[in-house]
Amino acid sequence: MTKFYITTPIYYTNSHPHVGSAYTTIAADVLARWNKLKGNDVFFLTGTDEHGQKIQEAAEKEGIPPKEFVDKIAEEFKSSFKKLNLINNNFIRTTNPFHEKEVKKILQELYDNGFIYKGNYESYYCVGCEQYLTESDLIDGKCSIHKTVSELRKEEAYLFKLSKFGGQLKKLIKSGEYKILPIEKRNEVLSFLETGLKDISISRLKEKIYWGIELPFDKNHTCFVWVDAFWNYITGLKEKNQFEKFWPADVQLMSKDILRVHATIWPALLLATGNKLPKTLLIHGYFTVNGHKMSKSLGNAISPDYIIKNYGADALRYFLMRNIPFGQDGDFSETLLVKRLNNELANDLGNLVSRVLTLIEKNFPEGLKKSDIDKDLSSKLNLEKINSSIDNFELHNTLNEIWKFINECNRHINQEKPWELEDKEKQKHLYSLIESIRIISILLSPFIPETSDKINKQLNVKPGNLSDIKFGLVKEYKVKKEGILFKKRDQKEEPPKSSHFEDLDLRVAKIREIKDHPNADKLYILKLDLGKEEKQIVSGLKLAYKKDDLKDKMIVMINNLESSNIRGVESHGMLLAVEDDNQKLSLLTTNKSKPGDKVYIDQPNSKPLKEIKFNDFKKLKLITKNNKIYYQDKQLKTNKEDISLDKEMPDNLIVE
RNA sequence: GGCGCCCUAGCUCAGUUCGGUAGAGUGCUGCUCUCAUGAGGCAGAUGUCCCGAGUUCAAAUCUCGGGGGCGCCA
Repeated sequence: MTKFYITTPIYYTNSHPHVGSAYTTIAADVLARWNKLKGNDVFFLTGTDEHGQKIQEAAEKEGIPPKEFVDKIAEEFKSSFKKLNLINNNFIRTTNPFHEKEVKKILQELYDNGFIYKGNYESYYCVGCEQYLTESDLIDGKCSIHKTVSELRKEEAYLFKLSKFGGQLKKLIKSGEYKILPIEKRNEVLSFLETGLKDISISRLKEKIYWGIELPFDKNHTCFVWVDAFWNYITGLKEKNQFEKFWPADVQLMSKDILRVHATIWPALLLATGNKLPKTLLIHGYFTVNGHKMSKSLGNAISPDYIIKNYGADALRYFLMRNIPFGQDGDFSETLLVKRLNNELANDLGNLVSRVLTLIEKNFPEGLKKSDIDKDLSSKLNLEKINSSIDNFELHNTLNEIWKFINECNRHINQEKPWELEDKEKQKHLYSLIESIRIISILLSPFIPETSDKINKQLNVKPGNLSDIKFGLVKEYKVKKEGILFKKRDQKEEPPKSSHFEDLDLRVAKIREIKDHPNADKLYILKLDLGKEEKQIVSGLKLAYKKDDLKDKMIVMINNLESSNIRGVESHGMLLAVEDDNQKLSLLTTNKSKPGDKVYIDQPNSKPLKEIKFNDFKKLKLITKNNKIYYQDKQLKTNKEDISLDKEMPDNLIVE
């Protein structure tokens, strides 16, 4: 019997479960269940990561001990996962005493073998925050909260000799012994390895971070994430006495933000301790909600419990697996979920089961005996494609292929019209159809297990596995229709889209050419140079600027504004300016930037809308302050400089 | 700046491994069945397969160049 060990990352318990963690875990569950169907011996591990500064602080804020805090959140994850019908064999928590003991053992071993040595931890430190900053806290070397230049500080720490393992890892990845999928992620890791690995700190002073595992060889230090968190993949097995049987992991599933450390530090730790490496790292994309990145500040994090309560676990599982091509970034939207639920689960699948069961109950109340199989129908099931797509982790294509067969069944009924046929023919077609449904139920069981159970129950058959996918297996059907599989929902209106700064595509542009508007006194027609393209816009600058003042000026424009026709002339965008009470006008300008450069606040907007409406832009309210421009206290800039006004203007004017 | 991935219907995506009449779902329009959940089925329309060049009898697919998007690194 082949073994199959699959893991998800362990989720950090400083915040509640959301659809993103559910997505990873559901995908792992589908793969685990599929392997079970194949007859493989499966171990599926998930869990929570519960140590560290952020949790220590979050607990302090609530005025409760960290353990109490993480107990609460870990319970939330467990209960949420239970509602998703996950078949995980263990749920590992890093505050579990067994885990802590194992981590200490491995730390000691690494230390004894010279892989851990005493050195210094060096990083940027913000005096305002009174703490070290991570890369994501830094913007241009400044603390994102205090806007102060942070200083490089050192403190005593223990380091792991990560630098020793770069070459070996490169070889293992190149040879395919250590797979990273999809391919572009593998390339990323390889090119990163090319730049060389540095030793990393694996401890912090206990006086600063007490919420962690104490180093066995130095009580003044606690273990910093790496060894503690990664080792869960091993302690999760060992705790159940399954290490010998299941290690190494066959698939480790994760989102792309934690790929790098998983492809460097983690395997290096394994090599240093003489363990085998996992076979495959499988990377999936980020998750957005209605096109926006999920974040606490936007308040758009979706709780899986909410979706399950309203639509059921299977609808969520189906939607996530069907709607998001694996590996790519995906979007979650309740509207799309309802669409798929109504069209595909209810109409295609639910209705198929319903109509076939009714036909059988009406025509064969005593039971439907085995008959010949209609080859026209059975030949439409493309098992090869279903298998290959799931083996390549293309779960959305797997469902697509299964649905093709579901639709073939529906078509078959229309074509053959069993209700009009003679008994023998009737029996043949209905038997072929019910066998098809039985097989569909097996194929779908990894994806929508509750529904699969319901179907089996109505068909009065036991849950099958892949070897039961043969037409003509059941000798007699005594079916019992019990209600419907999926209830349809009203199409909800998409919640009104609030405007987000990320929707904007702001660019630096150079004014190339200025002409008078033929039909307006106050308007110019401007030709703008955007580096790689040229655009024409209409702008009301005529009373404030002379043509010579504008020529070659570097200004800021909205590149994705919906095009409009202003007094008979097309305008593809709008330049940004402010006006005071006396109708004095000032343009937003730049000096060092180049035409086409992005203008932004925190980070360049990675996914602006294709087109933003003027009214939506107006809601954003960019305001002036000290002759610079701010959006919600964040300064507007390019990668070279801050955006400024070309004339002295008062504060708090709105840009338009 | 270096490297990598991507670009196919209004939208979401298959198809590219190994060249052979451009596909599915959704949306839209029309027709139709009555076993079924206001379900199902059929038909229709929308394409510069990002652009250009090359190889070839033949290119969405292979090669080269360019454009755009994104990611990682610096």
